[in-house]
Amino acid sequence: MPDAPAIVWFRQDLRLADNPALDAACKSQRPLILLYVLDDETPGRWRTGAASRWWLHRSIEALAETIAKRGASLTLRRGRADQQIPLLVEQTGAGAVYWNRQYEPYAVDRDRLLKPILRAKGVVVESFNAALLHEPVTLRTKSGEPYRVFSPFWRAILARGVARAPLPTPKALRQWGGVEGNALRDWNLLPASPNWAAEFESEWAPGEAGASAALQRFLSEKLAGYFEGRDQLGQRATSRLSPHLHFGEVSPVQIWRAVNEAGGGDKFLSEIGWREFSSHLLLHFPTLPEKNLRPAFDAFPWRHDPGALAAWQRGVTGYPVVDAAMRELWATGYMHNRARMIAASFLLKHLLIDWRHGQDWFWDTLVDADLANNSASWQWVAGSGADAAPYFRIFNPVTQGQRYDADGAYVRRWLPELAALPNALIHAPWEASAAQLATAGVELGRDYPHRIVEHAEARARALAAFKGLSSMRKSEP
DNA sequence: TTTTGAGTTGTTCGA
DNA sequence: GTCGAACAACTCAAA
Repeated sequence: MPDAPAIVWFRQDLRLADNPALDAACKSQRPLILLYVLDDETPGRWRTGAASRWWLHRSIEALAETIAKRGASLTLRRGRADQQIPLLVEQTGAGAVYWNRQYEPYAVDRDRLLKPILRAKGVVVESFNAALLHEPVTLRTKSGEPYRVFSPFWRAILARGVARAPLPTPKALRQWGGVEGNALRDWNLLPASPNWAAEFESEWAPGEAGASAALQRFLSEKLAGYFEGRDQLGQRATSRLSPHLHFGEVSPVQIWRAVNEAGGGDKFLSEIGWREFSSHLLLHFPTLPEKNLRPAFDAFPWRHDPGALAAWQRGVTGYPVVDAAMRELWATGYMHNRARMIAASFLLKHLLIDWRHGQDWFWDTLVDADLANNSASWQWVAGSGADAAPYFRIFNPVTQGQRYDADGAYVRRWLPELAALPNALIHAPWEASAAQLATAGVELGRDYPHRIVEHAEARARALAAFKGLSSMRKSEP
């Protein structure tokens, strides 16, 4: 039995069950050093955003607790991981380092450089796939290219199936001596004054136990009605597993297994597939968060309009379903999937503001902010990405509201100032008569803003801009 | 190599 | 009120 300890480097895999790196470390029979490194330098501008930092704090707290129950402790370090890991190896004489892979470009580059440095010191280094159903480099079209269209990508995964069964939770963890580390509270991940995350606390239960409970609740209460209910903004018909998945509190393999044991759910599993597809794209196209996947979009005439951007961010565009969505995001760190499409379409097509501004805002305000999902999805809505939405798909915020929030429950929850308007008017308050507005106690421009753009005009402007893009392409040599 | 069918989530207009 | 067509052209994946 080797005496030199094994370091388990936790990253976006904050769980004990189905954790291949932890499993390998336990099987190595070495005493363990369980480590998390807060690295705000390596990711550059993609360092963990504000809302995600709240989640991260709570998730680490939960992980440390479950580790403690098994007789070990979680060591916290801060700084560049490519310096902290070798430093810890030196300080402890560690003989092995295990981690689960990430697919963000900065992480891929860092890990690729770190591995040979550690191995040169005689350290055993192993990395594993814990975040995806299949390692994304192994999925290729028949001609050997990465997939750029979702459907064939997903068909390929379905044909292959998921062979791996989830790994069990280790019963006990044998800790190696004492290691110095930071105190979690000193990282200041939680907002202080003002505490804008107050509502997060009642909304979410970060950590492995919370993820497991959310999955069980979804399977027993919502999976059967997922197909019908998933687009209804006022219902909690979606899984809300995205932040748990981002932080690795539950794995897609566990979800795959659980859904199939519960009788299956193709539509829901294909959403797991989209997450998979986004990581595949980011791995193969590492500039996805910065550059248009379709270079033709480099010529798109995005508008510079800080006022309109701010109105969108604060949820004061004058379109109730858009504003409700943006306020849900601000209050809870989350936004319903359908609402994300409506709000994103509005920013890109009604306001003609660059998708990268939307991406930045979501990055900072979402608790499930994920570089692959965020950039792939924004580019998808913009039309600049893989398998992108056609240029003429411009959501009408009134029609969408009426279709997916027919009883106005979603708007009333997030825009209480409009609560007294009747259903027929709640998605278009500007159509209300003076008497109807007075009855509802609403004065437009005072209690709720006038529209910052008129739909038909904005739609025509967007169509013209996209048309210009295609004619520009034609005129290229 | 060439060909063929397909491609998450929509809206509007006119019959 | 309902329904089908138009809204472009391009690129992708596989036969």
